[in-house]
Amino acid sequence: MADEAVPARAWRVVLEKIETDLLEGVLAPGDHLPPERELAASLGVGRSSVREALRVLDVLGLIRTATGSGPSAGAIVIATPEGGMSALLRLQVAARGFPIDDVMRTRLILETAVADDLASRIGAVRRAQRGTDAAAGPLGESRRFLDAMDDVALAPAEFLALDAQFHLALAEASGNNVVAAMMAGLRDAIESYVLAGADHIADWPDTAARLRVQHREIVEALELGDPVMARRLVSDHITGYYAHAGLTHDGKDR
Amino acid sequence: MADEAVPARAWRVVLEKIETDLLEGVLAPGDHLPPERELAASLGVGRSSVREALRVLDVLGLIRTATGSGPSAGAIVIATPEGGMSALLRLQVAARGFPIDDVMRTRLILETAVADDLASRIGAVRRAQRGTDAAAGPLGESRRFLDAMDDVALAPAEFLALDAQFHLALAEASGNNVVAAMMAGLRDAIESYVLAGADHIADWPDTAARLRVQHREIVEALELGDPVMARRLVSDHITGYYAHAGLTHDGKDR
DNA sequence: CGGGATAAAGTGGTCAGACCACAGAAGGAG
DNA sequence: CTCCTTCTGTGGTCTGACCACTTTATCCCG
Repeated sequence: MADEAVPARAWRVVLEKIETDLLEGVLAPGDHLPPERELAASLGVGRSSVREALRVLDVLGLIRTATGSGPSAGAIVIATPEGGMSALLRLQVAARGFPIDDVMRTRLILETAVADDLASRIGAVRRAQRGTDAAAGPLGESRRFLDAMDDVALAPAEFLALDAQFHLALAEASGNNVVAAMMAGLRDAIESYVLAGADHIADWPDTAARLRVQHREIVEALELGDPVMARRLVSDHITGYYAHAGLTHDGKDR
Repeated sequence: MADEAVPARAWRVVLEKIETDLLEGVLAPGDHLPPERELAASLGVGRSSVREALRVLDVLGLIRTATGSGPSAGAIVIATPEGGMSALLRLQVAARGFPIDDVMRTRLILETAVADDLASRIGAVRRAQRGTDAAAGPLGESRRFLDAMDDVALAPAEFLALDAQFHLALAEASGNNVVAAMMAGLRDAIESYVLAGADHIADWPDTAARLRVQHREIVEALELGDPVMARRLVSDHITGYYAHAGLTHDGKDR
């Protein structure tokens, strides 16, 4: 491939340098990047070009920048993909590159896969060693969100925020960082739509009560190690809510 | 939320302005952004801050910039998420935020979901109206890649490139832009690992032959509208190859 | 000698201005 | 009318400057 037709944009040089350092282990999470001025001098580019590259890494969740002096200042390598995934999905939805329907369908795919995965893993553990404590298991954190959601005084927005955290906790419990980040991003991307959809629900207390029951059922199926049941419950839970909130475009076939 | 504790970074102002314009329909794919200098003046920020924001949008695949004059120059709103998704996943893998194993597991999730989806849809169509032409169906493009892969003279890298295009074509045929972009990004993120894994395969011709057969079987199951079979074949296809190429970390449980 | 106020240093954040490269548009020469 | 030259608008880059912020070093006073 003759990529070298383009005169190698300066900011891309910086980006590739940092990516190379990461791949080679020169840079690792927690490390400091050289100061911008030093980086610019060592690469033979202007500081503004360095800043453009760092800004990209910042938004993508690869580095965190802080002003001042000392160990906590400067650009530090982190690796928190949620922010970047969220920004990417949100902006692509805004720019109509991602139809809102596709976002919801993708969430359904990931969510059912997570349920399947969790149930299978828990089922395997249970078959090997019985009598494990459910609350101390991998779903402990998820249960805490469910307990918080039992408060009937919660406003829809608060309830839905906890709901998102519950589902995200399941993804994290499955141990797949990529899926967890994607689900967090998908949720952020359609947050405004979900909140708007909640306004269309007339019988909110009833709806919330139904969601609470469904959540408990899902966790129960997971604890029982029943992948088929867990997958079906999650699927019904999500599609049911979307339909109820009027978020599903019915006649909008492609 | 009291977000206003931070003095509102200038580049973020630009980013939010453009996101708002996108959401409100002021900007749509194909539109030109105002020139950088004009944007800077209208928002009361420096041009370098505008450029940082535009650089982010560029990498995220939201805009395309071109020098020169005329209708094709300037910053134009596009919405091609593949590039941004690829960059995000690739860099997060490099920064160890995404374990390579999670990337592969996620690919498996999406790929099986795509197969399930496609088979279900095709099955529904076949039951409604029989006698459709297979080659003209939604899998026509995928078949073309399979035909190209029948060339036994292909080098592993070429074969794998076509393989990636085949799988991507399936995702696109399923009509889910989000999943298609994610699969493209996942593939790009682990491209170097996949290529390295191909070197570990001693009996490449045999492996390639097996992959060809599996691909045909998958397409056949899709055309028959058999979701269960399609899902199983895809799953076996992917996990089998990863295991054969030595890409699976076996003892690396979390 | 100790402690608190003060100065210094290091770093990212931002702006302004300048210049270049490039691609199309405008205008003139034939 | 055509072709060539020039102009104009745009992104790409660099330089230098200044500000804001945080840590660290210094110094003065009790």
